[in-house]
Amino acid sequence: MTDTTSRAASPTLDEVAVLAGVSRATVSRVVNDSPKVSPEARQAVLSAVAQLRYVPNRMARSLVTRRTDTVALVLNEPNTQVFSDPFFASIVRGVSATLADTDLNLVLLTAQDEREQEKIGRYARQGHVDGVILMSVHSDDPLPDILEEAGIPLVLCGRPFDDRAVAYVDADNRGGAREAAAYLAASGRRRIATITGPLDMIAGVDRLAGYQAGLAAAGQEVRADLLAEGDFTEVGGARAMAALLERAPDLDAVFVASDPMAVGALRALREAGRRVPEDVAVVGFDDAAVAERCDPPLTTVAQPLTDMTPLLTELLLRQIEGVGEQAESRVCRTHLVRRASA
Amino acid sequence: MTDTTSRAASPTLDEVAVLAGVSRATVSRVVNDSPKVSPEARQAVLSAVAQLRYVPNRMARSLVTRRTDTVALVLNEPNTQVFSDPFFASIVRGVSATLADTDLNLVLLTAQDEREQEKIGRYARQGHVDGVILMSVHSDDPLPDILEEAGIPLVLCGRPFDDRAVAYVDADNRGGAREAAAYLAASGRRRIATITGPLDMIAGVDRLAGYQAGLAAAGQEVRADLLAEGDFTEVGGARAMAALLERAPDLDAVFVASDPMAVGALRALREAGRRVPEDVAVVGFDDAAVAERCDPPLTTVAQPLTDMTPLLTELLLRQIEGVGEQAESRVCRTHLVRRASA
DNA sequence: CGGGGGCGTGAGAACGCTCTCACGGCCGTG
DNA sequence: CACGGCCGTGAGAGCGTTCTCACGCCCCCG
Repeated sequence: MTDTTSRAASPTLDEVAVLAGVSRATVSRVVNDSPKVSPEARQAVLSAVAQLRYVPNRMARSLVTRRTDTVALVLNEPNTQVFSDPFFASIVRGVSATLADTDLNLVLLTAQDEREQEKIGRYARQGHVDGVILMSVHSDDPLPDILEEAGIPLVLCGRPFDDRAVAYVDADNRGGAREAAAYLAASGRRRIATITGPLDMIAGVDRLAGYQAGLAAAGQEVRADLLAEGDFTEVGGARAMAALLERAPDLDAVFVASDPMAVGALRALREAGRRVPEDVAVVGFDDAAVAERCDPPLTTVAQPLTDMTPLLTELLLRQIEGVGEQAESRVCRTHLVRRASA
Repeated sequence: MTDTTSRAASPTLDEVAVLAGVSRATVSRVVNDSPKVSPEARQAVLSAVAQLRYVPNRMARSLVTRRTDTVALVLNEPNTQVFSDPFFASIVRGVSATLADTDLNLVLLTAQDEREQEKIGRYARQGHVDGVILMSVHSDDPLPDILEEAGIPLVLCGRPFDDRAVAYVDADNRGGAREAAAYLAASGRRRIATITGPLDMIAGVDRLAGYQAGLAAAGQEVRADLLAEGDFTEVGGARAMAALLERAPDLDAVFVASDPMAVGALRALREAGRRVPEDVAVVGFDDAAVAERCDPPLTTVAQPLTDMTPLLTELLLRQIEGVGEQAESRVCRTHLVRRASA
């Protein structure tokens, strides 16, 4: 009776075994509920487990099983503003919800700079996780290479820049943007500008390409002065809009590559005294919650997030289970949500 | 030469040892850079490590050291909207930056419901992390109890409801709110309303108490019809503001317990045709980035985030290192940032 | 020239778990 | 009544580290 407060010192499998009057192996079987245990033995073990508040040591278990039952969702984003982007929140929430039904744990890892990216690479290579979902991939990210080389199951959220054989899930950014541009052209707009995402991200590139394709299909010229690069943030969107207005005061529409940027653009337009949609029509991308409640409500290209997040985890799990499986990818359709801004 | 593509099968310590022509122990010493190794041996080991691309297996290491060199930051938030609150993003970023200089890894864990909270509790008890920083604690959260009982080092971001002996870091919510209310009273406002945070969170409770104290100190009555409960989101703030306007059309000021809510309140006021600050003065709380760029720019109570995040990690590290240390806590001063809204 | 004291090294026992294997006991069948 | 098979169980060998010891070696001092 020397210690009661100190030294929690988690009980081990054999302590449970001794208390239950069985062998370590039997306790292990009960804990991993193997069917090959007699009801009496199982009962004895269970009450011993309860009495000692036994929790299996994951490190010991992982050491032999080579599984951690943990997957990582990596937010690879230097721009801190973007961090509170509702798109991230939706993905995180969706993946987390999908995984909640399994016995897998989800951890979020964030990297603001290359040093932190390498730290994450190390973390993964050391065997902390069974697989990785990688978001917000920039063109110069080292992480995909590191993980691939280490043979860690990997799914990208957004298609990779090069045509590497890696699994990914993406929205049809090009198609969605094309539809948005075509829609603006069809509604009579003739000087359709665009605020792009960062062009070192594939979503930025693809949405720009879609915009250009949409204009071309409508027989409109793609003018360089109608293009401004944003960074997916509200502030960036406002700044780009202001630049656009100065450079091309005659624009009558703008396709903005994300909703947070579109909100910023809306603000810049208001400050410049332009009416939306009368003077300038605005179409966003994402269909974030904010699109519904901004002024005016935003016409926007909806990303099929409810399809994408289950797919993301499904593809990862399949890679973790199946050893020699082929990397499989999926592109999800978008659709235009018409509201008041265009 | 049977396999070259397949089976990465990470090399182990003894494979390195064999290649370097030394013992396992020596390799271990080099890897953990112990000083007691001859330069030649060290060199041999290092090149063997490089050649085999050896990475130590964390599970095996943790099994014996009982350390994981990982800490968790838990976002305990059922309300998905709040998830993209800039306050969270700031804390995450701050803690992450502080930890970047150490060899500790940071993982983010999110819980949307009780089931996920228990999953996180299990995760921690299984020995995945050396310590936990817990954010966004609601009054009925089971996690603090679970972690405390399991003896896992824990720091709360925000003081606990009961006076339990747990380390925490908090802003002086009460003092900040009192200053805000006093400021509004001093500038001649006579019907000062408030939009509170969720009252199952200590920040919500404390900011309300501060508001009441500020009014009382100014000799003003605390009217029940001037109080509306929000949920720290923009939408919630707008809704609460609308309710307030309906209930007490004569209000001439409002203290809003968070900046996102204040943005919503601003919108509701605009829609109701009230001018800010002429008709209604508005003061927020947080000094989030959005406070600077909303219309009009928001007078708000600044939280000392740059003090709080290093403190958070420091207190946790001290608990992880020092075995028998007393739980130590800190409250950081706020200050009022005057802009145009009040 | 002999003995003590570092210093670098290696052998081997943990750490807590899983998993293979072999072994008794019971059943059903020949 | 003997025998093969199955089922529940336990003994023991790992999994890849760290860490404690003990052991040579060389240097310095007496």
